Amino acid sequence: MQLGSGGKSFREQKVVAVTRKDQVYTILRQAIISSQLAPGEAIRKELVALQLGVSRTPVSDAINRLADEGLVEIYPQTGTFVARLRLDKIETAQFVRIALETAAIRRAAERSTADIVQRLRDNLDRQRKAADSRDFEGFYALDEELHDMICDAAGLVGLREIAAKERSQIDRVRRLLLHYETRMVETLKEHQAIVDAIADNSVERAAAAMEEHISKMGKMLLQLQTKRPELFAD
Amino acid sequence: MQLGSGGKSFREQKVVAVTRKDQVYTILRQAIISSQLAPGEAIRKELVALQLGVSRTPVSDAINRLADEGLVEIYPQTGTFVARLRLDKIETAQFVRIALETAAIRRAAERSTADIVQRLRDNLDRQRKAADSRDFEGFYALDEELHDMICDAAGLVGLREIAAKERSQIDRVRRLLLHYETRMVETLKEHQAIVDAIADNSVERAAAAMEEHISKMGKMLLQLQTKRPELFAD
DNA sequence: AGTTAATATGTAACATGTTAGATGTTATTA
DNA sequence: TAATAACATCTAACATGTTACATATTAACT
Repeated sequence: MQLGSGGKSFREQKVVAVTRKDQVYTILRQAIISSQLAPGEAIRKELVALQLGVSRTPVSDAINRLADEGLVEIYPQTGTFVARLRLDKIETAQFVRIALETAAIRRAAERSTADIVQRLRDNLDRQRKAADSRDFEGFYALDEELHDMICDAAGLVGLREIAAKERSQIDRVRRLLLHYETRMVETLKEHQAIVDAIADNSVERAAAAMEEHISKMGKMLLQLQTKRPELFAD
Repeated sequence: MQLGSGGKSFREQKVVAVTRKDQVYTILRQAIISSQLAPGEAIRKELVALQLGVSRTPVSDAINRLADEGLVEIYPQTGTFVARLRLDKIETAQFVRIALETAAIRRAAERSTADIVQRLRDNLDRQRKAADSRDFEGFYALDEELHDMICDAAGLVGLREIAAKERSQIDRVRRLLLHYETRMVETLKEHQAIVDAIADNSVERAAAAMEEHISKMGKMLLQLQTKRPELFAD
């Protein structure tokens, strides 16, 4: 597998493992979220195994995890396919995301420190630069980072991972939408409002800004469905 | 595997599959949640495979899923263990559960129909009977069913499954706590308040009742830690 | 005796062979 | 021609063999 030497020089503290299946999982997930693997496309395990230079086992393991996450669909004895977008599933994911992230930001706003606010603002600066240079990928990564930072700021162990997992479905859509121009500028403004509210320790304002921000996508989504119907199921 | 003939008489509509790994997953999960497999206990895959009459593959697959769910911990090349309870993880799970289920009950209270309310009350009647006869297992199952019904009443596809998954950690604790005396009676009262609020379409009251209900466990948890410290990590 | 190095052991991770079932195609029959 | 049955093909599911690594145990040495 062409991903670094694999030779661990010394015993790492607690890095629980970078197994092959983890690496395959990361690669496939990335490929799906970025639409490099398109919704509906078949995934041939054996081919993937061959391309990555591993056996079928870690590929199967990775795909099982992606199936739990709802990013692929496995039809027994038939095939594995990148999951198509489903409005009803996305609606649920939106709901979960709003519930989780508004709750998280309330806690974050309560307990925000100067240090945390500073790092949030740093992130926004970088977002501005990315937006100016129309760097979609960079902007997207910073967007994720911001949401992760807010989850962390809530001070709950493992919350970031849970939130990130529930975001999977939505991330695919978000990524696609970013390419439709003005969304990046709007998103930046919304992020600005969110960070300002946290800086002011305004719990309710922060929650409202977050809900507003997440909800915006629902409307854009319908546009996407008319423009790219082939990405959707049914 | 001693779980039914396995002969599918005809082509089921969409029952996506009851594969061996699904069955093993269900069995192990059940065993963990019921503390039949105690926190910290080692799980020997080969033994499990032998006992269930399957190969190591479906057992590994099932255990991988349980690891994602946080119910077991896999130490590579070393062993697999039932996860010990961790206060910080449980705190996060509580937070997620409150965020998710209060949001769900708000929707449920908005859109509740006479039919749904009727079924909620039926469930409460059965809970009362179970409590009277000190049927812990039965009560526990009805408790789960009630929460599932409320999720369903929110009318969002797949929400129940997400909520159930996030409850995993807490379910283990809840199950242990039920055996400590008066909790069953209290729980029943709290459930009553929740259902009443839904029946009245009182969104805020329902959410408050649910939050109250879920929060109660936090306090009981500390008692459990003093009584059964061996169940906890660190 | 205490410390370090060699070794034994057990397990998950990984590789690969085999089976069963879903689906598409072709042949057969009315 | 249309319906149906036999068959070919492909894939996930399952089984099992192999490897690498973490850990415990023992041995060697100061």
